[in-house]
Amino acid sequence: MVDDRKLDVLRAIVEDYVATEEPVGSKALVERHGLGVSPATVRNDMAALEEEGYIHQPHTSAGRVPTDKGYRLFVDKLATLKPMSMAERRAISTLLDGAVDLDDVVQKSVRLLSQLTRQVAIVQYPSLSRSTVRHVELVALTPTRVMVILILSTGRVEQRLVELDEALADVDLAELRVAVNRASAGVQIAAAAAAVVDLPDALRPEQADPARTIVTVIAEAMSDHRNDERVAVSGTANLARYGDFDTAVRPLLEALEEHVVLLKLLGESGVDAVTVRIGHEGPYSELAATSVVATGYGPQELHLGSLGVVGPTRMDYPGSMSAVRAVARYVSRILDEGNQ
Amino acid sequence: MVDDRKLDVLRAIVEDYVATEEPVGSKALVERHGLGVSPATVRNDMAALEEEGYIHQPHTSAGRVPTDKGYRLFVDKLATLKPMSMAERRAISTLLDGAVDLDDVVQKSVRLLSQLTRQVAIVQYPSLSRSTVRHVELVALTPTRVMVILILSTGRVEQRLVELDEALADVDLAELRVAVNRASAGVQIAAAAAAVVDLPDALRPEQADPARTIVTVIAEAMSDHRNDERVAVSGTANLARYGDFDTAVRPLLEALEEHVVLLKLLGESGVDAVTVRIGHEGPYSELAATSVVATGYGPQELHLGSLGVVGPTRMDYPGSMSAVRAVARYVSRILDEGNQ
DNA sequence: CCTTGGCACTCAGGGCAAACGAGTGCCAGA
DNA sequence: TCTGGCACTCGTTTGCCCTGAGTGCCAAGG
Repeated sequence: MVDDRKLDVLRAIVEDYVATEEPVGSKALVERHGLGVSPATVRNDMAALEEEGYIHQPHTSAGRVPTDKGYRLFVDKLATLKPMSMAERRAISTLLDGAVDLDDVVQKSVRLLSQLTRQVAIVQYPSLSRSTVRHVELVALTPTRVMVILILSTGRVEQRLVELDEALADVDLAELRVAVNRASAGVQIAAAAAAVVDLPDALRPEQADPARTIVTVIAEAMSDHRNDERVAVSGTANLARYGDFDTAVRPLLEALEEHVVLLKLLGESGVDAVTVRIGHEGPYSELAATSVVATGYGPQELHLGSLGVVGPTRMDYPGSMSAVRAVARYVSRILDEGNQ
Repeated sequence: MVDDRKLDVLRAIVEDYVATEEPVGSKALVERHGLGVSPATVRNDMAALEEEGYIHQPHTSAGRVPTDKGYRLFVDKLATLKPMSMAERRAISTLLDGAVDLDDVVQKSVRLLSQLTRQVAIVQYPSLSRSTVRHVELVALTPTRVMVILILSTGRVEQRLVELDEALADVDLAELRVAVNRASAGVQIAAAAAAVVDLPDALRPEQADPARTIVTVIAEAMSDHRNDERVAVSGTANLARYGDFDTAVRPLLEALEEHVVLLKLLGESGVDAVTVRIGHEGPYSELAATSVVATGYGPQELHLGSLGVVGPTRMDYPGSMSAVRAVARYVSRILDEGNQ
């Protein structure tokens, strides 16, 4: 049913179509790939492949185009990841090693990924909720104004300004700082939020009230999941290469504005497992003409976020998959180092 | 030479062309606007306007289209800012008042601006270099690892990790913290960088070396102008409404990827003075088909950054100008409040 | 039973000419 | 100075034919 040569034919069709963007015919196929059989034979196979829904004919006198189902088979059975070239590897490592902070890592990664794949790249910021607390700093700007600074394991820094009803002495603030850090350092953020709220109970009453105000803000900042929705996007200009503006480019441009949509697109695939979603397989019917290649990243199999590329269903899957995997690995490594 | 009725004709041409996206003829003009004269008269005026370079005829049997020079005259002499509607004003204030931090303000503004104008909106992050230092915090994560946290007047927080060759005692770190803050609090960032570097000279030799490492990093962070290049972009999907893909959309999409280009586009117009750059007037020949409407923002006439919209030369200038001005004012007000 | 060469058939796209019509410029008269 | 009339221009649309790529089917050969 899916005999070897037919698979070869399908692979050839996909590769040619991706390269030329035009329906591919039997004759061109045997010429460009050394299939060792005649066009007529290929035609028979094509007829069978079409029967089974893997390819499709735009009109009678045209060549064949892979269907979503065809791409799926291609990706599952036929695609061998192309290894990154030495130059590409070097580019990745030198670029990302030069990143100075978390923002920098994300922005450089997304840029890099879009350049490697010549597609639209998306990188989710490391999710707050999975990270642990590295340090909490309390700074008295004035006696009744305290700045709370939260330093997380991913390198992310959150700050909040707290207005107190009554002044809190410096020594008391220092005491609170020590207590908060003892309770939360190294603890996962949600747990830390819970651990911190009860600390003021152990203090003298006149300290307790302002302290309560402060820890409430700390806990809020720790449970603020706003950051989970942040994503960086790059390579929009690559959309210009699309042929079909209305069905492909416009809906995608609109989707790129909606970060929530993007996150849903990226999905939650595991670290080191590259997921491919082809056309209609995705959750949005308007994006039936686009595919997503994504993966999770994070140190030691801990899923901190996702990254990937989106493009037309007619895209270079093997190349995209390996680029996505390579970038994800580097990002994971860097997050790990900053954390050691 | 530029008699009143001809100006009216020009205004009518611009308005119709903006609305319909098609060359406008004499007959349609007198119908849609109550000009009170016959098409033949309008034709005479059109001939004169064309002679003077304000409008242009794509081909003999077509209507007229404004030239860049025509738009310029329209903006300079004819455009009356349309006031924002009550609903729009309310939308702006409720949205922006709900912003929790600097990032939030910028992101909400850019989004808002693109929705109001249905164009691509650009907001520059408040430039670091013009802000003052609110507080510097030094946190010893381990005896040889210090986290430097810089809190600026705009609400921006910068952090740096410093690795020391030799340990620095907590008391010495505290002393350094006090000295650094005394030297830099309230001072403009560039001056603060200079003021801080010499502080270690006054310390005991065994403190001085690690302290020097630390202040070097502080000074670096203060003189790091990376942030001056940061911009937020929104509304790319509005490009989909453009007719002409190759001349208008593609170059603009490419420009949007290059933040440096965007900043140059926005320019440095004064706070409360809306600048309009039309087509070829801008610095990039590839963007000859796009116009920029921009202005500066910042509290009390202090230019902290720029924001604006970019779109086709055929755009709604009056609407864009008033939206840009309104958003800039709100942003200025909010930055002022956070700083009081 | 699979492969191959031959052959008739289909149909999108390109080239070409004619018809159309929106819009103009100009001119003579009010 | 404005207006109505009129001849003219030229891009666009329409219809047509033709070409050629590509197919499906069939009969013959391994």
